Amino acid sequence: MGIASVEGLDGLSIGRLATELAVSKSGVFARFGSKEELQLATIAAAREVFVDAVVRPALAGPPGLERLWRLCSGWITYSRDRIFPGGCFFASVSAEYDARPGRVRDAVAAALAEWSALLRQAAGDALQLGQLVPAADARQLAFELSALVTAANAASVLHNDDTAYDLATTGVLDRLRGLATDPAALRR
Amino acid sequence: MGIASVEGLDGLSIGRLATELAVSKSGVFARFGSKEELQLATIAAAREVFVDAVVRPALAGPPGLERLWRLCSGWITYSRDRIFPGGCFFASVSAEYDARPGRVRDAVAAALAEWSALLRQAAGDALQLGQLVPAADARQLAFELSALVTAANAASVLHNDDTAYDLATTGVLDRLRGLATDPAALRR
DNA sequence: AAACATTTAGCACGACCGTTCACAAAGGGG
DNA sequence: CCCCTTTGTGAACGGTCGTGCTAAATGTTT
Repeated sequence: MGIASVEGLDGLSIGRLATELAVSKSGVFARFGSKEELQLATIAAAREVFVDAVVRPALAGPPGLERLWRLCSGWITYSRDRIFPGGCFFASVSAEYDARPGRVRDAVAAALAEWSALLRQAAGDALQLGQLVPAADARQLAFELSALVTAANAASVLHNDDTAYDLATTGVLDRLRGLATDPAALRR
Repeated sequence: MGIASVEGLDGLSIGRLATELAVSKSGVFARFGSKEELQLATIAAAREVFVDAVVRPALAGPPGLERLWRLCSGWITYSRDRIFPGGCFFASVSAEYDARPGRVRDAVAAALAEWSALLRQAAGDALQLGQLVPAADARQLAFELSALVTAANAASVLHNDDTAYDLATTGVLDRLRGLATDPAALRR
């Protein structure tokens, strides 16, 4: 996962992985059966890491607005803490495989779709709970929040500039407070 | 540029390029001297294409709010029209190289920084011209606009879903109208 | 202890990579 | 017309890649 988040899922070669793990190349290969299978296993493992780092802590909070906020701030922390050395694993590999057909791309797209659905669900809950003004659009809100945190990850990794996380946090809070029926309920 | 936007700057191999151009491998190599030089030339060429497609049309309009809006809507058109087959060239290659040191990464980072500065400049002009409320923050606004259009590109390429462009357009207009002193002045 | 299944190592293969080198067309300036 | 720089070709190099094949090691079951 670490290698793939920096060099991409293509740069994650079986030979290099074997060297880094101090085992034989065939040993790594036999475990997975093919490079594609190794890539899929890497994606599945990264999904687990992401769920542990971002999703599970957010689900510990109550549904609705607070969970939505926790998802965003948890994601920012996950990116800033470099759980993966190359920043968000899925930001890296989705840009790498988004335009090539195949099972790898499908797996990445499915993981990203899960995340989008989770955000949209949280926004929808907040709406239904009356925590957001009725004019709010859950899909639109989820899209904008995801855009903000993803942009912060990209800017931070590319320019070594952590202030992007502050911009993203400001943006997220502006969006949420702008649509919340009780803006004061949101504290960082 | 087409190959790199789909397969990445690493996938842009000299041999493949030679085959696709029906020339010899050494012929391609001799033109550039090294693979890194080929990558840098590709980035420079893509920058030109981007300037022609997005920047120059926007600079044709008056500075300030209208130019800011033209930059955003022009970028969305540039992505949706698939000027590069893999979506925005710089979105692809910046994710590929953002975590690896070297001249390629530096060139990509410089190009992206140019774009950010351009957006920020346009926002700052709008502020100074009194087209935005004084409370507006040019840097914050530019960050959010760029985040929205970039997210639309990513979602569209990964999920073959063009509705992301509508979400981005809505978000951009919401941001601009929310801060404009004369919101009615903005028409799509 | 014997029989078995699983995991790992070692080696070889064909393919492609970036790079080098020697050499053949080709075109402009003396 | 000859020279010389440019531009392109073809073959070859060492290296890495993914992938088979064969054997040795390891561990589990009887």
